[in-house]
Amino acid sequence: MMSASFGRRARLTHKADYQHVFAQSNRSGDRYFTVLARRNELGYPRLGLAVSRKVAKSAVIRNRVKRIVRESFRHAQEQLNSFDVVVIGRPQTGTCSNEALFASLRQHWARLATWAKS
RNA sequence: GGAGUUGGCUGGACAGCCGCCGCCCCGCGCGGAGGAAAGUCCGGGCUCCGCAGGACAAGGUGCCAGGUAAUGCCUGGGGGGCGCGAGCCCACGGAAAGUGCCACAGAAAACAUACCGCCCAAGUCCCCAGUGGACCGGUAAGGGUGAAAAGGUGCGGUAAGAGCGCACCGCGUUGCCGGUAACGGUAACGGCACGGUAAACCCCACCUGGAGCAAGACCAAAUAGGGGAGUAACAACGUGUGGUCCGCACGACUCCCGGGUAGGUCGCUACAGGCGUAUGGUGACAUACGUCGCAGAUGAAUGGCUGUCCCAGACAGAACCCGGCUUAUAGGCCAACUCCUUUC
Repeated sequence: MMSASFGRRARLTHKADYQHVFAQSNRSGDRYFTVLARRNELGYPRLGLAVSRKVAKSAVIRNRVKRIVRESFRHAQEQLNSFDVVVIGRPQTGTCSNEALFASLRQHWARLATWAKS
C-alpha cells in the first residue's frame, strides 16, 4: 500500500459504515474535533467526515476543514492501521487557523496509535 | 490637473514536492468552481401525473411599441420628478360602476360649512332723523386650522361679494392635425361639474394545470402481496398528487407477468453554447460563415506544504440545465461622456 495516497477505498462510503462506527467506538475529543474509531478487518484505515452546517454556515469554510482533515489523515494513515475513523467537526473548528487544526489532528492520531497497540 | 456620470474587463504570479475526481489512444497524457457557483425572487427547457378540457376560486402583472423559448427581463419611445450637466429615479391602467377610509386640529373634510369677519342695497321696526341703531337677511374677498377648505392670477363688477363677466393659465368635452401606439399640438365650446386614497376592497385587460432530478427510467438481496393488457359498465357509492365543482380514469370479468426496499447503473452535461467576422436594425437582437470543446462529483473531487516576488490577495464553493433579477465583493485596469480649472 502506498504510504501517502488516499483513494476511494480509504473512505467510508455508505451510511451503514457510519452507523457501524457510531454504534460502538473509542472516542478522542478536544475543542476542535471529536474522533470516533472502531477496529475493522481490512488491514488498512478508512476515514469518514461529518462536518455539518453547525460547524460553519459558509460552504467555503466547511470545505477547508474537510480538506485539512483528509490531508492530515493521508499523511498519518501508516500509524493507524485497521481502524474505521469518523471525524466530527465542532463549532469552534471553522474559526481557527490551518496550523492549529493540523496540530490538533496529530494528537488524535497519536492517541489512536496507542489504542492500536493495546 | 480636479470633481463626476455611464458601460465593460480582471478577481495574486511563478517553481518544487505530496495528493484528489473524470476521460481516453493508459502516458508521469489531457481537463477540473464563480462573477456572483449565493438568495431561490421570476421565466423557460426536461420528467412524471388524469395529456392538460369547462366553470368558479386563488395568485401575479399593469404607459406604448419592439426583442426573446419565455418573463415581472432587456431595448427604444411617451409622460412625471431630480440634477448646472453627462445622466439618474418612477407599483406610470381605472376615483362621473359601487363600497369604505380621511387621525389631530378646525366652524366646516364632500348633499360642504360660517368661528373671527365683511355688508346694510331691497324689506320691517326704533329714535336724538343721520355717513344712526336693531331685526330679517346677503356674503365667503381677508384671518385662523389643516397634508388638503370646492379652480389660480389679474382686471371689471358689487352694499359687500361671488366664473357674476372678461383675459391668460389649469381642468373637462368635441373636432382637426402629427404619430403604429403611449402621447403631443391646435381650435371651438363649457363655466368648474371631477378633493385624496386602488402596495383599501373593487372594476378592466392580460397571464398561470400540479409537482419536481430525492423528477423519472433500468438492474436487482430482504420483506409484503401486487402490477400490466383486453372486454363490459359508467346509476349510486368509493378510490385518485390539482384549492373546489363538473368532466375524466379506475372498481366487475378474462388473460398475462414474480415483485422492487437496501445497493448499483442511467438521467448527467453539446447546447435557446462560447469566440471571431460580415450583413440588417437607432437599439435589445436576428441571420450567415468560420472556429473552439469548456467540471460532472454522489459522504460528495478541484487541495496541502515549502520557497521567491508584488500593490500582500475581497465576496465567496458547481450538485439537472439555461435566461434574468436581487444581494455580497479588497484592490487594479480600460473606454465614452459631463462640469470646473490651468496652459497654449
